Amino acid sequence: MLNTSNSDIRANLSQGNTSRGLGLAQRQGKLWSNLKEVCDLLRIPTALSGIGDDYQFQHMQFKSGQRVHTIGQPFDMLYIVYSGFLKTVIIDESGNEQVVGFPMKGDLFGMDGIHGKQYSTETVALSNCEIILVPFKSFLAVGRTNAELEAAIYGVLSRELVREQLLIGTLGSLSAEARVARFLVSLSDRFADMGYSGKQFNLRMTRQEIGNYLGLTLETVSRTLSAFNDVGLISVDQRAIVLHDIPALKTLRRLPPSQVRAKQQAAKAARAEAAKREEEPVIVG
Amino acid sequence: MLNTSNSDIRANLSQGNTSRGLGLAQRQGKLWSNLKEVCDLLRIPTALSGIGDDYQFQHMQFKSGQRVHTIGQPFDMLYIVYSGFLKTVIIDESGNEQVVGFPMKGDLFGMDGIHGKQYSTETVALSNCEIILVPFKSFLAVGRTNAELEAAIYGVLSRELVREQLLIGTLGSLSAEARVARFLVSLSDRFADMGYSGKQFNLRMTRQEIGNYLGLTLETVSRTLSAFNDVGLISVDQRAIVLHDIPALKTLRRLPPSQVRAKQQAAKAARAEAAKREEEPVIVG
DNA sequence: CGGGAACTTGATAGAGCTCAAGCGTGGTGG
DNA sequence: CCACCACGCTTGAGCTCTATCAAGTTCCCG
Repeated sequence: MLNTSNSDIRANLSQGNTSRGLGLAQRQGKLWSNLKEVCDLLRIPTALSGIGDDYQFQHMQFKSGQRVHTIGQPFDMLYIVYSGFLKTVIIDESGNEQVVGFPMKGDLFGMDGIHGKQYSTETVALSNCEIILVPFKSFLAVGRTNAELEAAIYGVLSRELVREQLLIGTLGSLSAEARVARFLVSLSDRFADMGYSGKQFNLRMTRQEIGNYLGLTLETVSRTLSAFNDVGLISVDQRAIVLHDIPALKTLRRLPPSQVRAKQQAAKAARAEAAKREEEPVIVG
Repeated sequence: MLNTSNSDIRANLSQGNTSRGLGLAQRQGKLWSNLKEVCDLLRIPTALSGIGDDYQFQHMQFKSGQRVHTIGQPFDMLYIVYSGFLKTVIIDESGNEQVVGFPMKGDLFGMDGIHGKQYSTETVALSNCEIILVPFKSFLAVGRTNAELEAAIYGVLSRELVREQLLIGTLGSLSAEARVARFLVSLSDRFADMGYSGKQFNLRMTRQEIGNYLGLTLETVSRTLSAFNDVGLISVDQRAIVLHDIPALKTLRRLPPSQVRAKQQAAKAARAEAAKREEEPVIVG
């Protein structure tokens, strides 16, 4: 089923929140970032004037499974991912989760809390994480120090708005295969942005979480990944992914029927034919 | 099919962008709004200090079908709906539209353009509209005059983020019936906010546009509305809607099978039974 | 009054969900 | 260090919901 051996893939998958090979100080995480570091993380051009060390932002460690903020919790803080992977979910009146995003390095989250003075989402660490805490008051104060910087901050909010619109477009109009394909490409892009390989990486979330995010069941996600694997678009083994044809994944709308699928199709057609014939009066010689 | 006569419904549906009965000056629209009026529209508390007449925002008229901004157009302006109804769409690489919102009175739009310096969406008037133009520079300048006001402005962006998350939740996890039901309730809420009736109103968009927004086909929307009408949850006649049981619509997950549906179900089951019996060896007396 | 767009309704098919069973893997405790 | 267990993943079979295709009807606008 796999075109590449597991060990080959895994050996090259070192991005993400791992403590192997780091010194003690780094493993424990740094404690503070200044404004310039924060801007770099958020991909705000730091050529902007007047960025100094006036502001320091505290870091905080979260273990896998811990919640950074919960629904209904009073809002007073924004968060930036320094390292690690998380998921942001909303929960409806009957307790069902809906994943609305997978924050990772450089992503700002918690903005949903500004309106209404409390968070409407809940963000959970999928791996051990290091998060930069940005009190909303400081956030506002920083904007006031510099007009360009302020515009850039609005730009970060806007980026999130656009990201969500893209997801709406995906959920509203694409087939399961296209959704999964684009999800892989979007992960690829984000890993590439972070300086890791965009071609091979480990998924940080379960099939269940991917499916929830894409409006699909975990079985459909699993089947779709297997189908991509079978036609050589990707290699999958559990969480390990290799993308073999990113352009094709980008534009994929529906997978051409594979041989296995063709067989199933044929079998189905044959069955239907047989049923039809049974319904017709049979002339017995 | 309709529980209420058309004329009864229509007679009460006077909200929205209509020029009947208004004087000349109003029909042509006012030309400028000051900051206080803009804040009121955006539902920003105006108890805030220091809101004066320093800023004036120009109005602009759009006829039904006209575009307020288009995809790729350089960004330098935000827009607030003063009156009328619009739709905001994204367009994918193969030219398919996806409706991501229906801006109406008091809604801010165009924020997707901040990031990337050009609009990623296109907003089209569904009726004649009056739009307040807010140059992004002024928008920033207003925030700088007053800290509370600035927080409120971020709140408006955040509100939009939350609205989109809600839509993601709807698209990701609800049945067609639940999607349509919640869509009606959300329209109801917004009409009520605007001071109109939340119980009866006219849809301003086609079935096609509703379906596109909800990730459904126009036929499914039409059938679902008819089904709601049949069980007495609502009355529908073309664009005219009366909601008879808003709480039920709010929590609806799946419609209990109606008599017609039950008949179809029974017929189907019977057919399946018949097919089964045919497959079994028949003992002929 | 005519033409086109919007809407309704029906029949049918297929994509994806549900239910179910089995397997791999990583973590844990003896 | 090994064995076990729970969780995540895969795969299969059947069914359901919704899309698709196809007429008709109504309404609105010129």
